[in-house]
Amino acid sequence: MPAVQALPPKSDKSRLSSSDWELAALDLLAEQGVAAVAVEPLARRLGVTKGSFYWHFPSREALLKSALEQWEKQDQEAVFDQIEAIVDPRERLHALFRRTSREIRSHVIYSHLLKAMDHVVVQPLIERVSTRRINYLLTGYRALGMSRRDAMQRARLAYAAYVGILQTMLQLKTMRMNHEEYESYVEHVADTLIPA
Amino acid sequence: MPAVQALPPKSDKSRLSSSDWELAALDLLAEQGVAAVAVEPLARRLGVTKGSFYWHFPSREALLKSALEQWEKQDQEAVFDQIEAIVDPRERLHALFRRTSREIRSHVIYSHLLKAMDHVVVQPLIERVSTRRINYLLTGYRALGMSRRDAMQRARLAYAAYVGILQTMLQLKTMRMNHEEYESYVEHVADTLIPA
DNA sequence: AATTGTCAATACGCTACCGTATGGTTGTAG
DNA sequence: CTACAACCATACGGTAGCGTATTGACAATT
Repeated sequence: MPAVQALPPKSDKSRLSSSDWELAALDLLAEQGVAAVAVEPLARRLGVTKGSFYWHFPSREALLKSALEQWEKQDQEAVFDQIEAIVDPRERLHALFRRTSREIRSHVIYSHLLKAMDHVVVQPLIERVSTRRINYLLTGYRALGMSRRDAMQRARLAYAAYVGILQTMLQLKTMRMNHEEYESYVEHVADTLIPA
Repeated sequence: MPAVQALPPKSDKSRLSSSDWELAALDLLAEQGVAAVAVEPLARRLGVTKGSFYWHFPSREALLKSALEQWEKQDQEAVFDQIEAIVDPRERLHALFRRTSREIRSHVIYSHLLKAMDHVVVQPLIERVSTRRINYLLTGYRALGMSRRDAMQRARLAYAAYVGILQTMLQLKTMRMNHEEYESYVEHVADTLIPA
């Protein structure tokens, strides 16, 4: 029985906005996954009752949807918009790998979302995000001169490796690495998955 | 010296054994994940009430544990015991990749387990299985003459790619492949992840 | 035929969550 | 100062699951 204790009372506003609920939802999501994003626990954590919640949102699903759209936007900006600038395709791929490997919180959330892919709200989101990312990899590999087929396979492989490392590293003792090891791993992946 | 008693896999029994519950649990698990393995739904599916269940098992967790041990044993036999025989390391790794890519049902279950890694019963199991598999990959790569460090990184990468493709291919439209494409993907992975 | 062991049904109490209905409080604009 | 909108509490009914207690059914054994 995990005693879910409230986080630091961030600000002392006496009233909440829907945005506050969304942020709290993302916090809980990052900590305990999609299933934990429930109305009453959230209300408890925020020090109010669900009477408040249902003023801001019609349902739990609506909250989830808003919160996830929030996340999607932030995530987009955090990684992809930043490396659009890099022109050399090899350098851009490498930057993508590196940069991705550092966006911890966003990927903790992504990892939880991957586990909840069967959920009606999560599924289309993950579908969007994945398609975008794979296509990004695909164009990257094509720009390196790979055939359409090879580029696609390689993009799939790279994306699978990314998803897999997320899922395992965050929870398996076997996969735990210290910072140095992790950096080294990322380099190994880059060397292996970016052709010469 | 006890007489050899053939254990009969009878089908249309009117009464259930604990093994029946375990099999049904694995079925449900394969279809809908760990959370769906619940006592009352299972009982419904088996055409009895939970009064029966609690005669065979003390709790839901106990059932899960037994069922998963069952799966672990079968899975072990299905893949690893079969390729122990192959001596050439490159050939063995390749066989591992191929063979693994065909054990559909077992990996559907594995995929669901990966999503429930936070569960007390699932976590140690996945820990065991993952360690075994990564070590298997590790020795494979070492046998190919890679350094300890490189072999470890490569093993991690291969395992992550495996986990990732499981998670995505089974649920993302973006990742859906037909049989031919899939075979081709597996070959691409083997070519990329098994050094020359 | 009676007894015992094995499996199953029923009924119950408990927890945790969703969503509704209704009325109360509080900040702020007029 | 008042009115109204924004926010929140309380109480309620409903679902779905876990686990317990008790009794029933039936087959095998004695």
